[in-house]
Amino acid sequence: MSAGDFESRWLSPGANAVWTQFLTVTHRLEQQIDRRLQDHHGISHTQYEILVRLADAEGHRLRMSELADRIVTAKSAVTYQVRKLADMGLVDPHKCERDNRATWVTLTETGRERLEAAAPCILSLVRKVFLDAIDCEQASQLAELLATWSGNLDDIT
Amino acid sequence: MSAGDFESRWLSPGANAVWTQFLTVTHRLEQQIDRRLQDHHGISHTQYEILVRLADAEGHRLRMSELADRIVTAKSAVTYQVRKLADMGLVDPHKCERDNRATWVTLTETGRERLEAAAPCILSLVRKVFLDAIDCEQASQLAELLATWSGNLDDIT
DNA sequence: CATAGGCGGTTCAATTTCGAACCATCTTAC
DNA sequence: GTAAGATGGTTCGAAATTGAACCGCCTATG
Repeated sequence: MSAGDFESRWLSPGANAVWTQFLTVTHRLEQQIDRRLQDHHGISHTQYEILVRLADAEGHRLRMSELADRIVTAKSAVTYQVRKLADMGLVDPHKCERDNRATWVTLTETGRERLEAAAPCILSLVRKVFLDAIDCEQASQLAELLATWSGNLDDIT
Repeated sequence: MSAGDFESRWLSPGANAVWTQFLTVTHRLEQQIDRRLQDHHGISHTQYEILVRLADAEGHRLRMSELADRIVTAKSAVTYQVRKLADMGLVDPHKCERDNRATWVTLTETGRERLEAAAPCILSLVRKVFLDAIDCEQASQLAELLATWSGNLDDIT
């Protein structure tokens, strides 16, 4: 690494610091969420996210592919986790009548209760660490930033 | 969920959107990085991060625990990955003389070359998606935000 | 209709990760 | 000096994730 190629080959010290800390913070955040859920509620963050997405969805149900898209994981991982959640009775997978290939996953009453039990634990963490750090102005800036990042990711693929 | 407890039990729609998109964007970013490294350079993101941290460190070496702290994973995962990297010849683990329990991990010349080969691929992605989206002003704001989040995470633990 | 290709999901093997238990060494306090 | 506890790493088994191969259904095109 020679002196002048900060711009081309490597990141500037400042940019590098931001990027590194971004990675660190996101990992630590995930770690904390996972540990809290695992310790106090017996579900993983992935499982929790599935419950959340279902609760937010129209009719509290989603198809497998849609679920995979929303939580950003491989379809096979969704198959695996939905089976586990179904075994726990938190979720009810059933065939779609319109399309015999597809399966709907519906949040059960038990699932909703379990989610409501777990949510405060996570939301208080999210608030304390993530949200309380930003005022309304910053929040909208962050939202804009996230939208840009998301758009850039779309373009790249 | 009754009408008035947006503040207590659930997040406000805006806050929820920001948080959800934060999760989505970080996952997609990780996914892209991983796929690029895997496809074009035959290493995982974790392995890449290990190489980066070693390259940044004094004397291009770190101890196992320090490595685990910096990349934010379990120590056993570091043991596993360092062994793999050592098998590839990218890294050289050796006993510490001062403390017989400890092991230093040093970046080898081959490791440095491999890192330099892989870095542009990742850095251009990071720039295109993440860094080019923010100007200097926003960058320092983001840095500040990340520092706050990081501090909040410290407090919680 | 037929059939070719696309789509929704699952299965499977391989890889990675985690946490708990463990070993060895170092350090502190007596 | 030596016992007690802390610290640095590894091992082990369980769980999660991935991508590729696959199966069956759906749908367009002729």
